[in-house]
Amino acid sequence: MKIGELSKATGVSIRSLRYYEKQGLLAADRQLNGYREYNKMAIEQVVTIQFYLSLGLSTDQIAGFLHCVMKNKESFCKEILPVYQKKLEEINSQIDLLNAIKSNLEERIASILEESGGMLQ
Amino acid sequence: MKIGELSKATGVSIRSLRYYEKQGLLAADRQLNGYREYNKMAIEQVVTIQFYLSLGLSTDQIAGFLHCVMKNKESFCKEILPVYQKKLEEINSQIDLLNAIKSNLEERIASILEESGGMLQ
DNA sequence: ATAAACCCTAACATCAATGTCAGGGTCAAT
DNA sequence: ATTGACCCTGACATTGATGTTAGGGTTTAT
Repeated sequence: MKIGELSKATGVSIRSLRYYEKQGLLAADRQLNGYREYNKMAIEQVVTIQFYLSLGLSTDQIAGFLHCVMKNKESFCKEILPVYQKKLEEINSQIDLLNAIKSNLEERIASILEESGGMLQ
Repeated sequence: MKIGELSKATGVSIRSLRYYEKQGLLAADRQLNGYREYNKMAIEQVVTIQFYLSLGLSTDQIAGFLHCVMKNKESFCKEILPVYQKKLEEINSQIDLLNAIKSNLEERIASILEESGGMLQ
């Protein structure tokens, strides 16, 4: 499978596939002409990469356990739990911050709507 | 007041003060030698800029209403309400996304802890 | 053999506020 | 007059996944 086919099969841009390779996430054989040649497992692997990226993990973090999770259940890969836990803490911090900002915005919006009363057309 | 004094008075770096000027947020007179000269209102203005930045607004957005809010109550500045409302929508989207990721992470963490059971030391 | 559709590498661009460095004036106190 | 502490502008760096372009080789079908 050439890179264009893998791109179409996964919906991931050629640019991103090459980037994943450089980040050590996705290996490819080379044909004699230099073209990348992917086996059919590559599709599943790219989908997996995209999934972990959608959890907000970095390519660096994913590289730390991808090889393991492609061959085993997650619970078998001891590297993954601390990554998940660290990410969960980050997410919680971010949610807290966003909620604080949200409250602040809501208060200020309410205040504006009250004070301007009927003045707004 | 020179830029170093303003920086110390507000805790904002000199670099940032110059950046705010370039973004049209903070004006300064110039002494004959080219040094920036700030009046005492600048301190309040920088604090105000920092506050709006902490709400996640961009310098561009802040520039759209800062002049007004430095002289009036927020409710007087009609430019500010749509900015707040747009930002609130963004924040809500981000919170929703983070909550979805959080649920996903929590499920996967729970699953790992269950399945590995007593296997982890 | 030529054109369209592929593939390759390398490199710059994105976003946005801030850090940092280079190269060079200015001012104050000794 | 020299030193240290200021100030100036301009420009590159940061972050990280992805877009885009340039310049060039390959393959396939006509």
